[in-house]
Amino acid sequence: MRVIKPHSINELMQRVNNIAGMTLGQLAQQYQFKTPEDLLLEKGWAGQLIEYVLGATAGSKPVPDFEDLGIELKTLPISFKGKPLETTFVSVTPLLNVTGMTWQQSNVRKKLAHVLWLPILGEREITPFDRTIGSGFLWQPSAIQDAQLQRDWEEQMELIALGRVDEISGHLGDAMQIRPKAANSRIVTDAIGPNGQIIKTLPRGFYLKTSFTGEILKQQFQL
DNA sequence: AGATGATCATAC
DNA sequence: GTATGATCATCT
Repeated sequence: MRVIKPHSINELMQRVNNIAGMTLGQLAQQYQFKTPEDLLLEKGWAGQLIEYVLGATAGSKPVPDFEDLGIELKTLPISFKGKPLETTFVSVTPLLNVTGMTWQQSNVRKKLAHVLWLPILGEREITPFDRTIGSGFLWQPSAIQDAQLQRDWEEQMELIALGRVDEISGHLGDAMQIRPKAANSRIVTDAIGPNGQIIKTLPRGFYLKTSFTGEILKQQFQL
C-alpha cells in the first residue's frame, strides 16, 4: 500500500493541512513507519516520512518531489521561537563544465522555483516521535529573493570556474552558501584546479542559510 | 548559541 | 560516485 499522488495543488495542500498539528510519531504509526529514537543514523527520516504521506513521486530521481505539479518539498526544522535550526540543502554544486552556465538555467533556481515548506518543531531535546508538524505553505522566490540568490550563486560559481573551489568555505554567500555534501571527508570528485587542470576535491552542495529561510517564515507567518 | 565542516541511510 | 533525504558534531 502506498499513498496515491495528489493530482492538484489543492489536493496536496489539503493533505498538508490535515497533518498540521500532528506529531511525526503519530503520522509514522498511521503509515506503519518505524520511529527512530534519534536521527543519528537516519537524518533524512522526517523528510522521507512526509514525502510518503503526501504522496511524493520522485524517489531518488533528480526531479521535483511532486513532478506533475512542479513542486519541491522541504521540511524545515524550527526552534521553539519558530526560527530555522538548520541550513537547507538545495542541490549538489557543479564543479565541471561550469563556464557558460547561467543562473537562469541553474539547478538551484529550478529547485527553488516552487517550494512547499513544511516547518517541524525540531529542537534536539524533543524526541523524533514527539516533534510537531507545523503549517506547510507554498513559496516562490520574490524578485528580490531571486536576485539575492543569483548574486550568491554567481559569486561562488565564478570561483569554481576559475579553478578556486578549494578557496570556498561556508563563510561565503549572503543567503546561500557552499558546504561539503558527501558521505565523509575522504570522498572526492573532479573539479577544475588553479591551472585549469582536473583536480580531486570534496563534493559540495548549495545550502540556504537559516537567515534566508527565517525570512521566508517571517513573511509567511507575520502577516 | 550559531554557523561551518563532517557525516549517515538508501537506491542505482 | 551521484542523487535523494537531511542533521550531527565541533569550533568560534
